Amino acid sequence: MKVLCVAEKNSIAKAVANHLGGGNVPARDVQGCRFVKNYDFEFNFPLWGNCQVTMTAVTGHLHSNDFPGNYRGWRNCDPVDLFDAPIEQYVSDDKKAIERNIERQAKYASYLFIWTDCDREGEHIGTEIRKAAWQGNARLKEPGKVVRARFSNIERTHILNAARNPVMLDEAQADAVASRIELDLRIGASFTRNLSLFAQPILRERGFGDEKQIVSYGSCQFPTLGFVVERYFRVRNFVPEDFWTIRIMHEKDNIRTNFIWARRHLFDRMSVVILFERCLVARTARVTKVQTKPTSKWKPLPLTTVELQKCGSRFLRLSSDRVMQVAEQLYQKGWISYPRTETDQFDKVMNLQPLVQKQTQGGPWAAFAQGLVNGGFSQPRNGRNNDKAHPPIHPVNFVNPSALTNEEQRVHEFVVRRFLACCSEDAKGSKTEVSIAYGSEAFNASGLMVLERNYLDVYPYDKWTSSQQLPEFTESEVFEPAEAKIHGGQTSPPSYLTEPELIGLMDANGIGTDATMAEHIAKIKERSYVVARPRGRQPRQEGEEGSDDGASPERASNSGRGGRGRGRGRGRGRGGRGAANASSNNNNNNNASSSGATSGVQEFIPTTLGMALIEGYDNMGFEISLAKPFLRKEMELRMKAICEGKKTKQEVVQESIDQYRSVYLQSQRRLDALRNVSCVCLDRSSEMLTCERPFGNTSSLKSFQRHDSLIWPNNILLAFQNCKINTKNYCMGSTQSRNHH
DNA sequence: GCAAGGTC
Repeated sequence: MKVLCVAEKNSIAKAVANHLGGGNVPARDVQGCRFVKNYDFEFNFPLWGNCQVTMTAVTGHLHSNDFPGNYRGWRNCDPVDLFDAPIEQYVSDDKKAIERNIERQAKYASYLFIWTDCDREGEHIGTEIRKAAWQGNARLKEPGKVVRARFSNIERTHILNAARNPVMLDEAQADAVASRIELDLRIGASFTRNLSLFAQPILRERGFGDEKQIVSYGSCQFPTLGFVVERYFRVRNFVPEDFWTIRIMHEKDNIRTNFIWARRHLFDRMSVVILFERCLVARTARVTKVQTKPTSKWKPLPLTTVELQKCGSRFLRLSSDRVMQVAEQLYQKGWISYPRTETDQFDKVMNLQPLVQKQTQGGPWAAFAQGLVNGGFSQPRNGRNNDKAHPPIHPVNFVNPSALTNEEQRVHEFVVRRFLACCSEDAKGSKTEVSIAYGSEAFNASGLMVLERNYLDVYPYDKWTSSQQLPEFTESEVFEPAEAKIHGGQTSPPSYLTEPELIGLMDANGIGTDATMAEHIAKIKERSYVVARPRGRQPRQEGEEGSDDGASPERASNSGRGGRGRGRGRGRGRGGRGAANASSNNNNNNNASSSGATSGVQEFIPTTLGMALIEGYDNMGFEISLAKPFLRKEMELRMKAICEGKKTKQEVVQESIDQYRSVYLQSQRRLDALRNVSCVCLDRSSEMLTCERPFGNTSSLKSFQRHDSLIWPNNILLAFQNCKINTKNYCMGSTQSRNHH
């Protein structure tokens, strides 16, 4: 009896073949494909007995989808026709050899055993493999002849178990993917052609963009752009707000201690003055609490793709798509595990110690790794995510860094250090808190002493350092503060969206997958919807705060580029996907100096084109807004409904197509109106643009009255006549500051 | 020349 096994990629085929074949199974080249090999061995399946097995693979999806030839020319049809045009499924030329290989190997097979990843896309790829096998051997169409393996890692026992317990392909999941493919194609192609053919010329007439510029719409790239634009307007429309705080300083044992007001700050000066006077009247402060307790800074979670990309931007100064390219190379060369994973848990049965052992051979982390081998090892923490297909990213072999390119070295070093950090103990410290009552008010001071650095020694990307020691205070001690004063400050705007923040937002809102998020970001750059620049230059706000001294100012007021000091360190522990906020790190402790190496991080500014696209669609008043992330979520919910058997593929596709076609037709009507729009472009040579009456419609200037001068990123001002910028939507600054209470 | 999803 012969069994044909087919995996989603060669690395899985190889690993499975070696497990089932009991050792090093030789690889046979397949003519015409570089990345696919065939592996022959014998295996005893419980149901089928001892079988001749051929194990091979595809390279992701086998099929492509496109419209027939007469619809391919952009001017051959009205783009609206693409909502119901036929769609052809075919195997592209570069995959023909893979298809032929499956047909040929299936010829004498009694069973087809599919080993694609256990996710929705994997289920669909399974049906593509099945089709190829059926072309080669129609007997495989008989019931029970096609099965698939359920597996979530490539540990030997797990794989053996999967081989002995095959299940059926999940047709519903495959259908969900089929509808995703169809909708993305129809909606993407129709809107992209519409924008490029009809909107772009209007822009070009007014001097924006060149003839060949594609203006694209995609269900992922548009919300990605939307995040950048939303933040841009939040920064632009930010109105600084005055606040006041009370600062207490006391000097004891020659140590100056600054106490922070328990109320942080208030936005009403009179109230602060009254409270301050009560303090002065009381004259003395009394120590109400002195507490020293152990604290720790948790080691990082096992590395996912999203986290790798965020850290790449933050610590390695590499853009997310570059990090992925480099990680892919490291994976290809066999130094690190598969780089596209959502999993932040190591399977309990996975033996990590040998992997640590390998890192003792060299590199600046060798001694640390040796320490782990000698008893310092600690089982990694478990995150909340498990894609059931891949383990967290980790080094699988030792490589001498000098054998790598510079970029490879940086990414590889990060992966190794992260892994070793995961296998270490948390950092331990001792935290002292002193509280005082002064008049009616409470004030706090705290000090940190780091006792055991542990994982921090191998993971320089986290910072946790001792603060100055507090002098000895005792409970009920009474003293007269050396200094008490009111300090005024102003809230400052948030910064433009950085790449790690954008990735966090995409992740939280389900925009793209671990493998594609970086591509979507790269795409909106390529399409000139946004520009990326190193963070640092901050828009000037009128009357930005001038701190009167350097002593521990409020975070909300001290930074030209942060302004969200207290929002940091919320941690990865978001309640599943769906939170609209990006988290920045996963530490349980945010009172010490936070990660500092952010100077090289990129931030994104929308171009005029990017803003016009988002604002244009946002302001058309449709029941669905193409730029908002929940549209993608809705598609996700519909796919889920297919998976659960609540809806059919046809229902979902029809429903969505009708919805999008309606939006398409409405926007087409608006586009016609756009041709008559007045549009003013001032001083294209300088970055500074004075907006006098550029919108043709003065009411649309409302939200900009505070800032008569706007800096436009690419010297262009474009305005849609009907494009109102809604202050309510974007002026978030003051609300945010008040959240500090 | 369009999308997003796999993978190399």
